[in-house]
Amino acid sequence: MKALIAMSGGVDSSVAAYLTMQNGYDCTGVTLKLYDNEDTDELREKTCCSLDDVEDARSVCRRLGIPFFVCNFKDSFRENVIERFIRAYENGATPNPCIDCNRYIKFEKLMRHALELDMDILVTGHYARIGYDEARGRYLLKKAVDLSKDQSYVLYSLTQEQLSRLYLPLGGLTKVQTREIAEKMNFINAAKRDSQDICFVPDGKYAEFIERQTGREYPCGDFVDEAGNVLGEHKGIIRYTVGQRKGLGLALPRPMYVKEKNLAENKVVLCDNSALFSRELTAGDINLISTDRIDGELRVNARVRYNQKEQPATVSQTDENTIRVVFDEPQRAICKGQAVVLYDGDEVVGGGVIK
RNA sequence: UGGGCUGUCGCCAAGCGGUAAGGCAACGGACUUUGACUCCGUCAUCCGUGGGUUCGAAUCCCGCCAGCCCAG
Repeated sequence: MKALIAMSGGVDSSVAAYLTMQNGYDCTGVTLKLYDNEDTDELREKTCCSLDDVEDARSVCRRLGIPFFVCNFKDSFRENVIERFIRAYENGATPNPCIDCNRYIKFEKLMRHALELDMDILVTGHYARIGYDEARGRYLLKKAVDLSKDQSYVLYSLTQEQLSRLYLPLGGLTKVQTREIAEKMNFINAAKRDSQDICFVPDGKYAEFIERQTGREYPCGDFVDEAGNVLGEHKGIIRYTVGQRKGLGLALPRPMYVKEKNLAENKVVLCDNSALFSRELTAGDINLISTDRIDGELRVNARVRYNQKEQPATVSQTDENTIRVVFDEPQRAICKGQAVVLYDGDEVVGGGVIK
């Protein structure tokens, strides 16, 4: 059996490659070239002797004695991740590019490519588990054993077809164990920092990135309170997201948060923290994993953002592509464009994009 | 021009003779494969200014400057 390992150059996917080999697969490593560093204006803050991510992945493959190649997915990444990201902000939403990257790049484009290369499975270093339920005849996506590293949230878009050809060797390990394996194997990246921030915006200044990419200006406008009183001037609506406190630049008697963005009037409405809570949401573009459709009402635990503690809720499917989620307790800053992911115990029921 | 009031960190603001609270903002860090939230840390040797009183003043006194209000 042949496996293609998606290797980022980090510890996780490196260990995933090793474990896949241990499982008897005939492995090949691949690193995706997703963007040019020049495009992203990446800061060269690397330490003197560390290598490029691609070289790290290559090094690990050499050590494992498996073939390695690089795949140029720049066009696809630009179209499906970067442009979506930009469009979302321009539309007043708050995107999650990692989810788009998983969905369109890793599990669609790369998966297809793997099959073209005659691979049997695709392997990634995500912390989540895949199971098969005989009774339902369905593949299931489950949380990782290491709950603190669980990444099932960003994988909710996986289809049955994709799940059937995906292997996640790290789902049963803790991050500590992963690093131990990397050290034992003497991988060059054993002590490499966990990745963070948006990969194509390494300095974290996403608004400047969008301006640079589009060449567009996002005009200043008013900060207003809920009654419509002007509180100050905002610096372009893409710079703000619902629930945000920092970066408003306003010296008010108490902390204020973004309640909503009014695109039509180019206004950003501010409020107190307590006014940020709401009880329900609708989500579109849904994907269901543990079932074909949700009949009636289903009790679930839901997350409205990555790394959020699950919240009890009741969900119902309102049409082919839409669900309605009503939480037991009001949730803070439910944000258009983020994903809501539903859980039944360890299982991912499904998820969608918040409208 | 008279009369009154005010002048403390970028903003707001405590302090009322004993050696500069706090909030907001900002900056840095932690957390994090998204954006946020959160948490931790930093942030006025100096209180409009020049004198005086006092062992000691942002706090009392005098002059000046600036701003606001009332009167004309």
